[in-house]
Amino acid sequence: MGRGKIVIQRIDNTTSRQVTFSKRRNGLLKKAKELSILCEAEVGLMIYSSTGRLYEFSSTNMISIIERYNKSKEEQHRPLMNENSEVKFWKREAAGLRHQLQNLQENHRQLMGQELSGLSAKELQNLENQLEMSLRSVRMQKDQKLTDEIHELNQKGNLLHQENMELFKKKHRLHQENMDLLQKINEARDANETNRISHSPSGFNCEEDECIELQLSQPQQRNYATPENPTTPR
Amino acid sequence: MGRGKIVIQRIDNTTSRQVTFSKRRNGLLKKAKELSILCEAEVGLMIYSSTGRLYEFSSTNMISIIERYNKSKEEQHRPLMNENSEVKFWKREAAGLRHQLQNLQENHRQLMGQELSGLSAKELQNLENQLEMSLRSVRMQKDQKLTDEIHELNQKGNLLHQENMELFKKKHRLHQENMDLLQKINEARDANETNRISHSPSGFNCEEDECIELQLSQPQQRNYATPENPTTPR
DNA sequence: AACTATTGATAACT
DNA sequence: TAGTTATCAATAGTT
Repeated sequence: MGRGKIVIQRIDNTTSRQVTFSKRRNGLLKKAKELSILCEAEVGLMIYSSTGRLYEFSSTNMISIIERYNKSKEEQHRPLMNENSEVKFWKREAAGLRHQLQNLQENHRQLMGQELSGLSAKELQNLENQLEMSLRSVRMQKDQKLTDEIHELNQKGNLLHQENMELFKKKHRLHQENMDLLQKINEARDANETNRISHSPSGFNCEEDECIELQLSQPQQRNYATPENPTTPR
Repeated sequence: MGRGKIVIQRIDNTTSRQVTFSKRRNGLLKKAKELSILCEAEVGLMIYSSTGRLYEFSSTNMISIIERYNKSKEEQHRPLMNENSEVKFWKREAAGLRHQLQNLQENHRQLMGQELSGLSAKELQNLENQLEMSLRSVRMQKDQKLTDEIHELNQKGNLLHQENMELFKKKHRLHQENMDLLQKINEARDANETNRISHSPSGFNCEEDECIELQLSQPQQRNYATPENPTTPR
């Protein structure tokens, strides 16, 4: 029920998973409430987000619903050895989890290229295809990441360049002012004492400094524009 | 969402309340499941009908969800049953296994090329290297497997060929014997009745059969040796 | 139990 | 993050 159909499986994209969680959680809480009101049902709903936050609804009070639940289960378990039934339950739980874990570990090792000797040629082919797909995804993601980083660096570079340009202009202006000042001083001196020819006696010389600045920030326009993304977006 | 709008309040008519309960209960359970799958949420839902029947959904298992709930509420809710140390042990065991499982699942998804957005460029590079290594292993293993299979088939082929050769020789020998026999019979006949000329009256002719056998197994040496592996190992 | 007209939920987009 | 809208899914009333 949306712009498009979706398959019910984990949403990979983190952002859209969180958005969907927020929306559907509210929908579920609303419907739980409606059911309890419309049909006089006792409803308890607990939702833990993947980040561990709890959202809950209970038509009466959660604890009493949980107690009712425990009582129902207790009655169900009564035929079994009551004392050991919980131990049994958790043993089964642990065994199931261990089984899942082992399956996943085997799968994982195969994805790591280990323990392949038990596989048929066809299974190996499937594994190869999967790894190629993974590799494509990872490379695209990496390229995207690097492109983003380059883009960011370029932006910083542009900013620094502009700042340098500004500083260069200011220095240039100051230099000009100094030169003008020197010239005026010299003219004044020349006018007062025609016999003295010495030029710029008590160093107002800032040429050297200017040269360094020129090297640091060359005034011609440099192109810091971000290059087009070489990989098509996924 | 129906033929008409309804207000959310207790449905007075018993029948339609029960019908609505049945429909909406299923809808709610379905949506709870979808939320847990889509968003990796831990969801526990308990519904008691007005007649006291329990309907429930839990993404993992209700008891552990209830325990998580109790813990997060930090209320000392009455323990489910006698909380002895063995139960505690198995609970911890299950919790630890579930934790391991989740870690491995995350890792696994990355190896499958999913859920990559959280990784840095360096981590992506490591992942890429790992996948490349895996791919090399898998391809080598696959090539080995295919080579082995080809080798095995060749051996079988050679065996069959040899068997055919033997059969051919035997048939050939038998054919010769038949021909010799025929000749002797004819000679004997000729000696007894010189006026009769008819040749091989009651068909000892096995030429046709021999021809087929010749086509099936040509006697010249065929090369069934294993060809060199055409793809260089990666 | 089915059916279907409608409403409600929500996926994709802004 | 919040709001909008086109679409799909749930379901109210009916058969």
